[in-house]
Amino acid sequence: MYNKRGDIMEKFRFELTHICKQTGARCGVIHTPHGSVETPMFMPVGTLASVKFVSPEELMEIGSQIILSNTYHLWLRPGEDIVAKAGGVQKFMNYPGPMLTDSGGFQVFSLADARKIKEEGVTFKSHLNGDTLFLSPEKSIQIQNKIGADIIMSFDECIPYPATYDYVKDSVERTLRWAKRGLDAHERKDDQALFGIVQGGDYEDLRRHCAEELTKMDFPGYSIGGTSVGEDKETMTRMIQYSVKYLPENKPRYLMGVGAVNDILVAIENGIDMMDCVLPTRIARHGTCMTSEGRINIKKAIYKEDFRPLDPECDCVCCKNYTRAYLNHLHRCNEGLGNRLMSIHNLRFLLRLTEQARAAIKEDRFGDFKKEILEKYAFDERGF
RNA sequence: GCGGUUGUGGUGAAGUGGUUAACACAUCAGAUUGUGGCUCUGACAUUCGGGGGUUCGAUUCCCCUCAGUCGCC
Repeated sequence: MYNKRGDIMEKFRFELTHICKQTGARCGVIHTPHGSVETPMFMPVGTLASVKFVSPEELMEIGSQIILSNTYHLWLRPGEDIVAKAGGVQKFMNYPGPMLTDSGGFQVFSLADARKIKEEGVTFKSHLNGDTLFLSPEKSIQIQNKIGADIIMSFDECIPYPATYDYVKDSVERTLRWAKRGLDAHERKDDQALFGIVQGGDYEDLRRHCAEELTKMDFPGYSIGGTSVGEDKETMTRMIQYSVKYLPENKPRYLMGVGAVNDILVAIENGIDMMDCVLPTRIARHGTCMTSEGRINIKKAIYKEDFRPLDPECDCVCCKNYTRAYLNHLHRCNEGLGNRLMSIHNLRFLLRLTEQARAAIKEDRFGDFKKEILEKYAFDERGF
């Protein structure tokens, strides 16, 4: 999967290889200048050019095919020029595989203070030092051009949920104008695939409108945004369906920010090809793991003398070599090794889930597979 | 032996003569979905070393006692 023999420098290309006859789930391959990626897949998040606690070497060991980084954060630190001088984000962090950068749109709306949205862009205060900053569709693309990921995102407004129809309508129109402006400003179309982002809240006509207008602009791929922002599962499913329904079949679909087991399965079932989420690494740092026995909070007292592996069915370095008692101890002592081992495990868990999903799709039995997983793992309503 | 000083939940440590005795850490439980790593939210001392007294009322005042600690002989 990884181009260990050197950069292939293949242009971005999506190859749809199979559609599950039982469901709408699809299998494919995304070719990028830094290697190929089998879909559907899950992408670990490395916001600051680092998947927290996990090295690129470890990521490759657990079958991670592509990782994310973030425009907003790299823009602030160390700055896109330094990343460019390093030879791009992959060289900077010694990650040889494909990468994707988010546009910074989400951060502007999730953590910046005192923001003002205007047609031109967004003015807001830096979360680091309070500096007044301005990010526009053009600026975001320019930064992403310098960071150099294989797949980049257009600058959008991540609409909160719930939002009124009128608000969402105006926001979608602006996001569409921003998408066009980003496309026009994009200077590396030959080696960076720019995705448009479908917004529209849970209103089908707005999702449809957004998807159709983006499709007219002919992006190499499409993202679905505005999900996993507090809506219930049924609403999220509808948002996905309202978007996928109006997107072209021959382009990859990236559902942004989704990483709970149930959600991943629902997404794949509905024709999603790519997903990313901080959930596996964040909950790992906070002591929670997804296992074949369901969710485990390693901090709990009952694991103090539990000398079994975290997940007896897992093939990761954590589960093959360490006990729950030791992980419990590491977490109590705030030792980084615990965060590292559990992050590796949670990522491996989701990566293996998508590996199995791909196999099931190829066998036209994704519906059965989804049912089996949900019955076996007994995840609760949160989905992990 | 004499004199001083201290004694508050697992630990450190506030506090006041008067309804539910701060706070921190630890402990226990919960959260976590396009990441501000080491986060957030709950729970947790019927009780202030022990005994007696003063007072309408004492963890807070007095006496005795026990324990730690410092100094002197």
